[in-house]
Amino acid sequence: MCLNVLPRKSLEAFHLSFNTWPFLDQDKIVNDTPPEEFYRSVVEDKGSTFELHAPKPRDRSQKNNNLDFGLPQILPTRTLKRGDDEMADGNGGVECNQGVGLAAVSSLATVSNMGRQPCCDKLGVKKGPWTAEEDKKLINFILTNGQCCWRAVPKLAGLRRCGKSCRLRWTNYLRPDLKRGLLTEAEEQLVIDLHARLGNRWSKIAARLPGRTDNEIKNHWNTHIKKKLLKRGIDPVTHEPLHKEAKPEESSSSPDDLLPESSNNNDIQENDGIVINSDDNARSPTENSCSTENSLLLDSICNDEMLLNSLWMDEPPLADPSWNKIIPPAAEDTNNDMGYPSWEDNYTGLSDCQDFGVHDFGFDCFDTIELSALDILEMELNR
DNA sequence: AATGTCATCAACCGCATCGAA
DNA sequence: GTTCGATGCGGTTGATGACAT
Repeated sequence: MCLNVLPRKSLEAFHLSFNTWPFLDQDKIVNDTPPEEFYRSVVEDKGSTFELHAPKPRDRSQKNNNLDFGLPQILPTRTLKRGDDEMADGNGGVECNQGVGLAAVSSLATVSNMGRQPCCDKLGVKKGPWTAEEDKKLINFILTNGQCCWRAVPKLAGLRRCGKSCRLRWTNYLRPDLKRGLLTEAEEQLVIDLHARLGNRWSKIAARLPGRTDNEIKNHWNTHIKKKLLKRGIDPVTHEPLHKEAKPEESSSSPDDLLPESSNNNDIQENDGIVINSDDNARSPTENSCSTENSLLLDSICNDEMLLNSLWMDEPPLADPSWNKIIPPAAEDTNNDMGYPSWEDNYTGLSDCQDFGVHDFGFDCFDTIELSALDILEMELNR
């Protein structure tokens, strides 16, 4: 592995985000080590492979434990259980080409040559949980070569996986900018509010929660938030009270009303109020006080018509000088106290040099202003 | 201790979308 | 304008651990 393959910015990103990878030896975190040296110590000295260490198994008894360990609390126990290193060559997965069905499909496709080709050659393609060894290979490959076309990744990285599976594994688990652990209460509330506006557009929602994936949010919604809302007497689909007659003061608003087609800023504010208030009505005083700040922060973004439109559409908002009031310089990034560039900066460097797909990092619809706004939002929520 | 049930979440599947030819 | 491959997205599945009986 050649160090100069990587631009300095990506080295810095690697250095900064190192502790988000669950399976690397935490003893190697040396904040004072320059990125190049650090990278060498972790990657190069291991003969172009990462030194992987199995994490502690996830402790399900600590369901609401959101302590920030640096180490994740949610670990893929099936993939990275202690001892998985020994079964490094894929004993843990299910072979896709087992059984008659797929073989038949595959041969059919070969013979008839009709219809779309499968996204990958099904023969010999492995399915099921990823092993530590596979993770190693994928990380190594992407850090060395960046993200080229996913279809080519498995072949080039020496993986018996389809490209789709590689992309998912990277974006949902291995990506270095991912946060670990359960969603905080603040994040949860943000998800609820965003869901009220965007519906099941998980990728859009995830884009507003840096470090969280759509899959993670979707799962959290289905397993936790839905139940919480139902307990509060709120329909998780419409975000309205389940028994409207019980809350006559609530004005009705369909989810469609929340669309930003309305160019009236006041309409949007009203809708925001409805969503948040209906939620708050069923919430305990403690929760209310906790969420008030969130709501204000969310409103400060969502009441801005341009920004809200950009939430709904895929277009980034145009720069508006008035936003400067709520958007201090990005240098205040809390993760940035070492003076390194933000991940976004790093990412820009990566994409410049290595043909990374922006979308795969979840920043596709971000521009600098939005990112700054989100940094602030996140800082406030974490406070 | 053994068995059944539930909760969780990583991974898969299939459709949608986009862009290049 | 059409076709086709690559990728993204959202719904669903299934393996696993925790908990209940």
